[in-house]
Amino acid sequence: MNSNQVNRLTGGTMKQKVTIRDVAKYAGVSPATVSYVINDVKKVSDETKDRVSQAIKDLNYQPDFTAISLSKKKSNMLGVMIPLVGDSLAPIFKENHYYSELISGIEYVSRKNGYDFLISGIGKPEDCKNWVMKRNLDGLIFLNSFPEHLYEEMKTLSTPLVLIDTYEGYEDFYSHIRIDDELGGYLAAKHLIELGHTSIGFIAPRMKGEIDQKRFRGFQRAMQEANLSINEELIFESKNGSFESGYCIGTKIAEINTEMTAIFATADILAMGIIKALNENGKQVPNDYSIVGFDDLMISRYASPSLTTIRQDVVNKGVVSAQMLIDAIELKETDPTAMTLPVELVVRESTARLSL
Amino acid sequence: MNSNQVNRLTGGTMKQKVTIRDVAKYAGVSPATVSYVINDVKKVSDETKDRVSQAIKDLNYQPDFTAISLSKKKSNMLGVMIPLVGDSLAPIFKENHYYSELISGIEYVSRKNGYDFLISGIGKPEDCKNWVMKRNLDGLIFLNSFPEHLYEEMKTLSTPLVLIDTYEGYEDFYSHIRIDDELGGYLAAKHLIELGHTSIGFIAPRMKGEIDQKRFRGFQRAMQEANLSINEELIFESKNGSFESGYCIGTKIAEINTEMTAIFATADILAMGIIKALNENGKQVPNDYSIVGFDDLMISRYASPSLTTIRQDVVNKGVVSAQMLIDAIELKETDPTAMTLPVELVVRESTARLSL
DNA sequence: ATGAAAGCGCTAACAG
DNA sequence: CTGTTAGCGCTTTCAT
Repeated sequence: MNSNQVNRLTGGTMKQKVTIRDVAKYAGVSPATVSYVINDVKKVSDETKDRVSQAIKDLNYQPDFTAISLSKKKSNMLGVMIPLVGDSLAPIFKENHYYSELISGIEYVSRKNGYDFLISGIGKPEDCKNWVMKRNLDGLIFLNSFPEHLYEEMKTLSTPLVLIDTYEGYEDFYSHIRIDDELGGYLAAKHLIELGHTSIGFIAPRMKGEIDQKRFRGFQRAMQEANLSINEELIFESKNGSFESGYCIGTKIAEINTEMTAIFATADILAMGIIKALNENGKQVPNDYSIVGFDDLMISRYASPSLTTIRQDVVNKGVVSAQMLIDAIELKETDPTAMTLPVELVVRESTARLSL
Repeated sequence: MNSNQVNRLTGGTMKQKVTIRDVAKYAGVSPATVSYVINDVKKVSDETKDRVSQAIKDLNYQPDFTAISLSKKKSNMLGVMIPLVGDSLAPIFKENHYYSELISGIEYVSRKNGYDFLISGIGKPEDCKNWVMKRNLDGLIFLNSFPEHLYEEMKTLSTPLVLIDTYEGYEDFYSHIRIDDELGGYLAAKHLIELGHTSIGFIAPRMKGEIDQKRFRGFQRAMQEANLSINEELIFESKNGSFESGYCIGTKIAEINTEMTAIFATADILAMGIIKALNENGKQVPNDYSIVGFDDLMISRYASPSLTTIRQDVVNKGVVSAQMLIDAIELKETDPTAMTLPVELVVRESTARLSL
């Protein structure tokens, strides 16, 4: 027997890889014909097609993606780029669920469409480009914002790109997916206002960044609609979007003792940190302060008090991005498309009517 | 010019891929020689080696992994298998940080060693095998437990495997990584006992599973050492490891009103659910009940009260697993190795000395 | 409708 | 030491 040989390591039989040639031989046709059948090239008679299909089944033939990739210049692989913090993905992955949920959405769509995807933290922009070339990646998803240089660099590649959460002005070149940040800010403020609050704080990690800017604009709009003025002193910029920096802000808030009764923090973890600090300083949520977060992480549901927040569907974001990318690859949709995903207010325990 | 051509889509120039032949021509040698230099085959004179290296730099030559893969039968890609829930990874990814932290560890080691990795949720075991063959994967990491059939199926492949968190009896065939579950159970119970508790509950989602069994055994050991007897009525099996099922158990506990003053739950989210239910029933943690969890998720740090728990270093688990796999691939270490990672007690706010 | 043959980019005997 | 050459498994003209 030629197609089987003893494998000394396992002691069992190790099947030699079934190639297109084996199938061809088995079906009594040429490799080309088998290839035609597999790729639905419609110049094969039904009769031979059936015979080949049967052979494929009988032999459990699995086309080798590597060979296909080499020959077609298409790997059926997507790349997912995530910014490194230091030299690792760990800090950013540990901080919240965001990435794993996104990935699960990407995984789902990829699998359904016969694609695989690679994940890589990227340091230098050239690395990214080289990576795409080395692996023959068919498309790329960028999570988060990267140094501008990278976007420039990628222009020389003809690989489709989908950007997630980027407000860097490359809308005209690449497809992108965002959420309705302005609406989120608006809904948060409106909810607080409806509960009777008039003195509302706004906490964000990057007031200059476009994302927080949009959320702030929504916040403003709601305040204006209610004829409420915004007190500049109630706007805080946290060091970053972490629990710790929320904790800092919370401590500060507990100390300054303004008439503020409500807070909108543009990230759930931030809100959690604030609550923690408030609690430790003898302030109650929602009795002393009503707090709204942003994102709706799982943790927000589990916390005590559970967090009122602006929810975005992160898994869906992954789904949409992957689908958009695959469409671009397969339909050769060269026009970048934009998509804004909805947000919604989720009311839980961290907000309450202002008690007079 | 042959090596440059106008790209109509971008309007820019699109560099033709630089191949080994281009480098060879540029350096005035044969492709084979270039290959030798790249692969450190030590039969090239230093002089030509330098010339080739220079050519590689000048041309920014990036070896095509696809071609290498086809020719060497080695893809430099690892596969990470995660069980599907329903038809998606989402439920399992949303539930906790575990997977993303693990992945960040895997990513780190992979990148450092020039590997990429693919993630896939797997349904049928054959799919897994086919996937490995189609993509020429060099090695596989299995997260969590899969149907037994799969482990059998994989034996016919000669691909190295690393199992994480599996207690299914395939230790002799595959490398695996675990944590010291018994010690974890012991430390949890001991801590509670030292705080003066004698009536301690044990909550686990899968009392029959080996993991919870080990944790229970550690729990028993600590109790015995303290000459405490275990009350069968204080052992609860939760429906699963979710917040919700913890909530159910917590509600039950609040109702039955035993003399129990402390609880060890074998998962943090479970513990969080219990606490939530207890709170809603007017019970205080840690005043009425001291609670210890297991895992030390980020959420446990942020919760109020923050959770005393048994910590395992999940990122490190990913690091170790990937390193183990790559070692197996490169050193052709055929012997399966086992590794047990340490756990440690992290004392926070959910436990307190028993107040008489 | 089918097949022969020339690659895709790299590796690895084998020759020299 | 260096080069020639024959693949790896599949696709894809171009004949037939």
